[in-house]
Amino acid sequence: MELSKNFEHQQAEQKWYNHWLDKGYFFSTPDERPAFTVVIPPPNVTGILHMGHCLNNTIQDVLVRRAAMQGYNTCWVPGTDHASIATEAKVVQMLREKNITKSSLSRDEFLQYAWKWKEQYGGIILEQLKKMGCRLDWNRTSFTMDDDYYKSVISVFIDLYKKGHIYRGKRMINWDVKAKTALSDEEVIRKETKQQLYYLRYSIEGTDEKIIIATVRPETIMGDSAICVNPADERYKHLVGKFALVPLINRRIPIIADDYVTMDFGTGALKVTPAHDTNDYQLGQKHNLEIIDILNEDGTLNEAAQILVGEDRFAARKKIVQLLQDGQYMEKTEDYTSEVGYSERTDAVVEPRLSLQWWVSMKELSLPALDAVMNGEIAFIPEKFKNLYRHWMENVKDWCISRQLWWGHRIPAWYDEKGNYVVAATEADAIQSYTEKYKPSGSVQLTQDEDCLDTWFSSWLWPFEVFKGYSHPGNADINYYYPTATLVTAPEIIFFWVARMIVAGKEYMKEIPFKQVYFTGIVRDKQGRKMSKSLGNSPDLVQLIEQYGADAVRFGIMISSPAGNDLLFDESSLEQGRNFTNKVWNALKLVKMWEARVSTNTATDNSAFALQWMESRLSQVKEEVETLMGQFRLSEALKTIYSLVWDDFCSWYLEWVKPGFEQPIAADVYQKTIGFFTELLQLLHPYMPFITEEVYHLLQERTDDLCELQLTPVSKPGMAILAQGNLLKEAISGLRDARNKNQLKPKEEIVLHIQTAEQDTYRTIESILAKQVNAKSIAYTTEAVAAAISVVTGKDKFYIESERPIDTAAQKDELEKELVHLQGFLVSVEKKLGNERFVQNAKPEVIALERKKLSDAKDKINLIEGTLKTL
RNA sequence: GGGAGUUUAGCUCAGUUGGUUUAGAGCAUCUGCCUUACAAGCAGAGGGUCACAGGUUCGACUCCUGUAACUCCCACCA
Repeated sequence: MELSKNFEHQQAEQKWYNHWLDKGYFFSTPDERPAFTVVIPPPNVTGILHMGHCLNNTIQDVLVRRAAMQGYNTCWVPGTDHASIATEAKVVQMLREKNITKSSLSRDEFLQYAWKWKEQYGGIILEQLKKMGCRLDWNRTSFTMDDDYYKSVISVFIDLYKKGHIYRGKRMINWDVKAKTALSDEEVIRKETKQQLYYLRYSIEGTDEKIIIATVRPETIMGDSAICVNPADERYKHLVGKFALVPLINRRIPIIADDYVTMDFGTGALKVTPAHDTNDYQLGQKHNLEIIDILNEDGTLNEAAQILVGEDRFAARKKIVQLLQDGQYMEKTEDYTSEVGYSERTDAVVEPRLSLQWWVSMKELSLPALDAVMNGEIAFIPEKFKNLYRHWMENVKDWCISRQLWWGHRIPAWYDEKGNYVVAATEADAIQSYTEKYKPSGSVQLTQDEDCLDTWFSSWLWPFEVFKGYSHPGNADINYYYPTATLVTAPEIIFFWVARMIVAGKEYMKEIPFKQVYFTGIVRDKQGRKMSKSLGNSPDLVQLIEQYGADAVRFGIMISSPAGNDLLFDESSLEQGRNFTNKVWNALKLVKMWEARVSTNTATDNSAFALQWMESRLSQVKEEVETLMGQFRLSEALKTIYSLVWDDFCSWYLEWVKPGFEQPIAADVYQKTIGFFTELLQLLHPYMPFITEEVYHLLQERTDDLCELQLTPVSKPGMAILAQGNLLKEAISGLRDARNKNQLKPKEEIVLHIQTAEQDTYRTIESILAKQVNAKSIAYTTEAVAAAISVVTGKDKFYIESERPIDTAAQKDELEKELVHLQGFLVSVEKKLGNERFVQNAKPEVIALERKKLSDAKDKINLIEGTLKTL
């Protein structure tokens, strides 16, 4: 069969993914093997594959594929998150394009559109994961709004309510005026924003005096309930207890004193607006101030403002500034930069707003989850995130779980027209508990809460609810697959999601949800900016996969992703990946060329050495990879395998055993080469599944598949063979370098003289050495040889005899440089050994080592000096 | 303002409990090669006072203190 010039990834990817699916390798059911379970961090149902997913899912796939090769029953559960705000925004936008407004639709009509949209576009990201080669169990695809899942979310809400962990409360919340919904603190992004600081004069009642306050939000003065100064502030002491008048509307507000106010900021006097600022609200609570809410939910001013009613808050700001100037209330303005909160979803400036919301009180629930991480029951990789987690969990705040949205899990609270309510899953249940609780006389009419639950209130159940661990407790799947093995996720959602999953796992399964959390880095672009949709700096993954191949993309992202460190994404690493697939492909082509030339002979001594050496290197690397994998150093492990394949196998081993042109190859060499190649493919397979599977099948007729092949146990590498191999490699490199520097063309043959006391060391490798440096013969000697070119490695010296006269000037220069270097080194070692305190304190093996360095350096200096004399 | 992290070759990073030569790898660069698997390749080479300043030690990239720069998280300065 004729093999193509390069690896053609497109057809191989499709062929093998379908083959794996047909064979059912990815589908898992409980059996007697140990389970290795991973749940995917569910991407937004609106999502398309970006770099973060690519990194995250490649890592999971590497772990899962390796576990499968180690004999685990692996189960990697795919799925999507309903992402209430993001999806609802998408659907609203889609409707707007059809000239339909959300407000013109009933809730049910809107949800019909939303579900239709979800069916149509919601699966895109899952299809993209298939393109990447992910070993996901597609029989278990889950969605956070599946029937059972939905019921579990509602039931968890009711349960927490009954246990007293959920309450309804008026609180200052972050309000998104565009989406008209509450946001959690985590959904608010603070950005440095240039603003104006306005200094306003308030008259003091009954005097001619004025008090000047500074504010960035003059449009909220109509909501002022007080002016506050520091009690220690001499400037204002006489005013405390008096009243000021709000400009333009002349409302009478008290002047109060509180430590909260800093004397040296602004004027030291603060306007207190409890309805529109978190701190002012707390101050208001403390001093019993009136709460005057002057804003509508869309950010326009309402009747309570008295003036500028109906104007948007920012338009109102401009207009009121004019009015204040006209009325001589404006003292001055200053440029001022401060952090302003923006909605993560809509980018609207977040409005602090007093609102009635549902809350989970987290303090008590969090304790077992805090413990689980601190006592090591759950390991964080890298460990530095433990501190972050502890800090957060020890200061955990209550969780606002209601969202003013329709797409999501509707809050199971039912109200009568007076606002009395009960919590129940269905209307019938609600009527029953309402009747028990309130004993109404007539018929009961209840309406359900309009709001939905925060998306994270469903995703925190993910690790067990994908196995229906809550809806069908004790079922075979949950018993077998839970707790899961490793969660792979981005550090930015440690609080949103990771912490809460641990809380839910502890509360409902009485067990941790996962044994390890592996935090990936954040993917950044070449300029160091985080890759994000809004910056538009994330490349199109599907296009990259088409261009470079899935294996190359996986390689490129894995080679540059140390655990927990951010990674700068650069397309050149994908190129490196593609070049690597090509290298593997060409190694295959070489070995295939030998297929027809296998002889019945056995290996010569020299090939026998190559076989032993390769076997030892392979064992050594297998050991290393096992260690690195155990420490989650996936990037390091890949580098190690890469170098084993490229350098050791291709550059050294294959060249050593390669027969001459159209010469036969010994049967055992051929067979062992195929064996080595197969083991390399196995090591590489978790990272690059497609090409390895393809090459595995092309290498030999096979009835099984690589992805199911079990790893063979690691054997001890032969250290003596490895040392001899190093000697050989050093000699080859040194001699090639010498040839290069003396302008010997590759085709010019040489005669090689080896000056050594241990000829036997070279007997088993001499023909390899001769071939690699193009020597027509090798002679041994114990005496110096008169030759123009010589090379020193270790204790031995090599002389190159060439037919062509050699100019020795350059060589002489170089040797002299090396001599100076060596002599400098010698002095430093002698100094060290001459230091009494070193000899007294250092460990004996360290001293022995230094002595060896000393004698080695001396030997080498002698050899070089000898050479220099002959030149 | 509080906390965490980073700083090693032009770029991206290794460097495990301080002592395997005077610090490693990949990419990029340079030189020579279209050598019968691979120019997406082969054979070589050059390149770093380990951010800076002190300290501990016989010995520091590694441990301690301080400084600077960058990054992230948290926080109520209008």
